[in-house]
Amino acid sequence: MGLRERKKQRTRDALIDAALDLFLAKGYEATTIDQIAARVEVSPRTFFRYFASKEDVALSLTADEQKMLLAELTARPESEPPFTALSQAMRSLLGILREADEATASRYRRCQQVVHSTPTLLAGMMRLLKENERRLVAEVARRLKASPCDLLPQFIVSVFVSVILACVDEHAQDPAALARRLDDLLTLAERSLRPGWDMPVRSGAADPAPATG
Amino acid sequence: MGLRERKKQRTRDALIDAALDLFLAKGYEATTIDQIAARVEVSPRTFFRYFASKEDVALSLTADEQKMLLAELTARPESEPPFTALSQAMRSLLGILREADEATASRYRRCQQVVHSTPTLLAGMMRLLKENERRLVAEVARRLKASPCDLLPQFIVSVFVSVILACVDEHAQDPAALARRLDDLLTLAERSLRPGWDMPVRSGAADPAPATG
DNA sequence: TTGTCATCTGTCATGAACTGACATAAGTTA
DNA sequence: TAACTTATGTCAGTTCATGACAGATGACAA
Repeated sequence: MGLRERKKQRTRDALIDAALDLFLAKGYEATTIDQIAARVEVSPRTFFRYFASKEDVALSLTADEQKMLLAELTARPESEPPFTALSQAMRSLLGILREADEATASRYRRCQQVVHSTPTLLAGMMRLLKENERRLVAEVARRLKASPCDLLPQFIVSVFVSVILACVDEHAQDPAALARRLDDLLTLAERSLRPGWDMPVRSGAADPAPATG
Repeated sequence: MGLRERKKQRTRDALIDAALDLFLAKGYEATTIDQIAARVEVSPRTFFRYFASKEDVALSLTADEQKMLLAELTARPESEPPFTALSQAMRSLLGILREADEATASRYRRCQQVVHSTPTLLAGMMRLLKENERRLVAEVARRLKASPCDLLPQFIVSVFVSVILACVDEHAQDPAALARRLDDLLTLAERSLRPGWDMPVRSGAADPAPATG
């Protein structure tokens, strides 16, 4: 990797760090692009060559996390039921983040903190989640040998995403509390759902579910 | 109601209509506040006295819908299980929208169309949904005589929201298709969940759920 | 009807978030 | 070193959003 590439990566990281520091210190809205750029000693115009917007720099790590979640899902064994695979992928992701070096971990932690305390960024995060949802649905549909338009893959991923969103909720600043809350919610979900709910119904067999009773 | 109030209401409606028309014709991003204001023949400054932002005017009807959903939920009988109450509240809301006069119905339809075709607005809509979620959780917790911090009320509303979000997904431009998709998803949800999942576990009794087996 | 008051509206000025165009600086490669 | 590619800085311009102030307009009492 050449000097040019390394410099770019360093500038990018420096911009993220400067942005997160300022967002934490004075709030997201009160921080200007000029201030972020000044701290890294680049022109404001250069900032926009690295990030499309102020929101983009705040959510770049969140976007990374989403990519990693998708990667973890595709790495799960095919035999696993879809919802189990999603749950385990999420647990793997949390594990990876826990094992990262301190500089990286701190970056993720500050990002989490900033996003949770800024409505605009919360909305942006949900947009990212929704965008990734489409890819998760496609992967789940592939595993179920179903179409991505079917209701079942969509429903499975929706339930999963809703659990993730419930984790996000105000609590869980530190990773440990977040992991605990995630486990509690996933346990509750497994207790609440019928066994085999995330596998397709065999159309030939009689439906064992007694409907609403 | 005085002349002043009526004029204000008319200006507000005119701004919404003009905005939706322009958003549909040229896209949300390509439309400027100046153009919206010009069409209603008010100054751009006046626009901001009615709406806090460009996003605000696009999502004002969505915000109204959320308020109505909460109202419908509180109107449901106390005896209903929470998830049933939420489902019925949503069905009532769709019914109300179907019965509205043509001008109003068209407004909601165009709003839906614009929001679905604009990522920024989709994110904003999800922010509104999330804000309302807190109120829904509070109401469900009240019905369950539980704390709003308990996992169960949060989980019930999360599942409900996930169904709503799955409805939103790309399809369902016209209200009929939307209602059908909602019914399909609610049916799927009821089939997937154990009977009584949305009622608190009696702590004294033995747990009838055989866990993951 | 008239005068007073509250409120709505337009005009102006300002700042921050972007974006395109172009010249300059820096790195890469022959 | 020379030529080429790419990153950066400067500058000008657009749009969104907000504060300040003055003028217009509906509300209301006498």
